[in-house]
Amino acid sequence: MSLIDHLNWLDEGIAGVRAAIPEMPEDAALCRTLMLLSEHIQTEFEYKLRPYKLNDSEFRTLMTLFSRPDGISTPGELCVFTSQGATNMTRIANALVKRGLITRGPSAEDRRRVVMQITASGRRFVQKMLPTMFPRLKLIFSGFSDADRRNLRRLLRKLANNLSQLEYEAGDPP
Amino acid sequence: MSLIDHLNWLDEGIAGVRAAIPEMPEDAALCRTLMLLSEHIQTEFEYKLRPYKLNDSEFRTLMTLFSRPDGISTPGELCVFTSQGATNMTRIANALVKRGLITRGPSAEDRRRVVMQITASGRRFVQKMLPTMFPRLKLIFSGFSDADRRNLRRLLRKLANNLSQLEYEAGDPP
DNA sequence: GGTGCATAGTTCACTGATGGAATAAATGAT
DNA sequence: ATCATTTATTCCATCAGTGAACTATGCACC
Repeated sequence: MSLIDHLNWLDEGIAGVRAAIPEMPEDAALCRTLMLLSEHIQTEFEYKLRPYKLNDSEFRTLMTLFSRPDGISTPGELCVFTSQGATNMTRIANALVKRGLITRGPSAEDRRRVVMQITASGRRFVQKMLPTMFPRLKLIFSGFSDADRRNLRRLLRKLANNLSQLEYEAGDPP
Repeated sequence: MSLIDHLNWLDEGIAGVRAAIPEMPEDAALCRTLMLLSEHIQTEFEYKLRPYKLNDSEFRTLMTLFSRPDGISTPGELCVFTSQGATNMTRIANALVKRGLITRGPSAEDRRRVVMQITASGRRFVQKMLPTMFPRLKLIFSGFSDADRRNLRRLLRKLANNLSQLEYEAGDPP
C-alpha cells in the first residue's frame, strides 16, 4: 500500500468515525498524516544509516557533537538535545566510544561531569557518511518552492507553539 | 527545554553542520522539525490513551474497526492499515479480545482467514474514550485558519507524494 | 482428483530501544 | 562537618516489533 493510498484511506477512516461521532475534529487526520509522514522519513533515515551501523539516536548524538566547532558536550546536555534518558545516553556514548568516533573523559572543572568530544576520525566519518543522505533528502522536497518551504516551516512552528502551550497547561512529563 | 527552544536549537545545529559541509540541504531542518513534532503528538496521544491501558497500535486497530459500519476486518488487512507485522497483529488482537472490545473467529468463506469484529462493548468504549481527546486536539490546532489547514494538508500530501516516489525508485522494504 | 504452490494466521524465541530505581562520586550550601 | 543536590553509571525490567518455522486452508494445473 502506497503512502498516498494510505493517506486516502486514513481520510476515509476519519470520515467513518465522524459518522458515528460527529464532534470528532477533522484535525485528527492532519495529526495522523503528520505522524505517518514522520514514520516514513524516519524509516528513510534509518535506511541510510543502517550500512553505517548507526541508529538514529546515535546519529543525532554524533551530529550534535559534529555541529559544534569544539565538538564537545556532556551526557546531560546531550540528553536534553536528543530527547534521550540518561541511561540511554550512557549506552549511546559507550557505542560511539567503542567505535572511536568520540572520546569520553572526566571534566576538569566539575569532576562529576563527563566530557564527550568527537574525534578526528568521527569528523571524517560524518564528512563521508552525511553526503550520502543528500540525494534522497533533496528528492523528498523536490517540487517545493521557496514559498512552500517557508509556509511549511511557518505552519509547523505554529503547531509547535500550540504543543508547547499544551504541555505547560497540563504539566505533562515530556 | 521547550519544543520551540528545541526547534531553534535544531536550526542552529544544522547551521553548524553547514559550516563544515555547505552542501547539506537546509531541508534537513524541516525533516527534523516534522519528526520532532510527530514525536510530541505521539506522546500526547499516548498520554491520553494511558488511562485506558491502550497503546497506539491497539488504538489504531480498534479505531479502524470502529470506523467501519459493520465493524469487521481481518488481521491481514489491519496489518496493512496499521503498518504492523502479522506477529504484532496477533498480539494486538489477543489483547483486544481479552478485554472484550473485539471478537475473533474463523471466516465462513475462506477458512484460512480470521474475522475480527468490534463488539458493542468496544463501540461503547470508543464512544466514551475518544471524546476525551478532543479538547487537547483542538488546542493543538488553535489559531489555524481554514486556509492554514488546507495549506498544511497540501504540503504534507506533496511530501507524501515525493516519499512514495522515493520508495518506488529505490525498492525499499516498507 | 491428486500434487504442488500460495496465502493467512499463529507460535516461539529473539532483538533493540527505552525506562526506573538504586548507587557512586563530586559539589555546594549552611 | 554534614546534608542535600547534581551527574553519570549500573542493573534490571519492559515493551513493541521481527524473523523463521509451522499449521491449515485454498487454488491451479495437469
